[in-house]
Amino acid sequence: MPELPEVDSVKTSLNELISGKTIESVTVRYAPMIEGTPAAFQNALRGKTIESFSRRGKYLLWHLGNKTLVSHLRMEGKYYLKDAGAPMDAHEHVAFVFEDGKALHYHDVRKFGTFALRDHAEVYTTPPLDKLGPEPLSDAFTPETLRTWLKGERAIKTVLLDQRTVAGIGNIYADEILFCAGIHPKTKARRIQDADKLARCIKDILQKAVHDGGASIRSYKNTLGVSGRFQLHLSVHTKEGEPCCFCRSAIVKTKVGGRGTYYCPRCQKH
DNA sequence: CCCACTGTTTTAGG
DNA sequence: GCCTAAAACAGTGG
Repeated sequence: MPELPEVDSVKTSLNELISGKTIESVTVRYAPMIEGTPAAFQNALRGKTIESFSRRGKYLLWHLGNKTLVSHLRMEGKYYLKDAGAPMDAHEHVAFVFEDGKALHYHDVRKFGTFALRDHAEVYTTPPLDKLGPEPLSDAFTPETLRTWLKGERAIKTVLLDQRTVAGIGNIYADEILFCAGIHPKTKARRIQDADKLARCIKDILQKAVHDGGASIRSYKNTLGVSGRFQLHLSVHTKEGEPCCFCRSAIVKTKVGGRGTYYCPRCQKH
């Protein structure tokens, strides 16, 4: 459940349920997910108290005083609140056990997720967060900052998926944003005229999705049993063959930058 | 069974 | 610099 609105929902749930807990121990069953050695990871986390969780782009940050744990859920990462001592399910690869008898299990069928521990002082100036573009829902993101990327021959969808342009847009929201803006996903970046409108659609779509708690498509429930509702408001993504809500044309599925891409052939022009 | 596809990111090669 | 394909991995659907 990786894009900005979904990670934001995870962050909110974890702040309500996990903040303030102290880590007693960490179990690592699949080491490649962890940057560095599991032993160093476990030793550094033991005894740390979780101040809060935050989000940067699609990354979830655990604030642990002088250390920050940077977690990326990639395609299918999820967190589940369990009791300490609960067995780890087949697809749970890391378990954080707390002193109060609870535990947080990281579940990831495809094992693509990553964990990296950083000194808090360096978390934003070292990989993976150092090259991220502005937060789309903050004042740091403006039509002017967007305009600096509206150059060259790249497809506009590719530009939106580039995390340096703006942080947090993934495949679902790129499609929805371009529908909102009336822009064909294959339009060359340098041909985009109305940066104001595109920037506004980025903010509008993401804001509404955050408000809805993200989208749950092809996955049952979000982390900690919280379900998103934004999938009910999708206009084009996963809607191949269905009539456009605006003009009734059949939604088309194509491929842009190797990613499945949905658009309305009538409402979205080059 | 085989192939394509899946909410990501990074890397290699042309 | 840009594009594609592939890689990490597992499950699903045609």
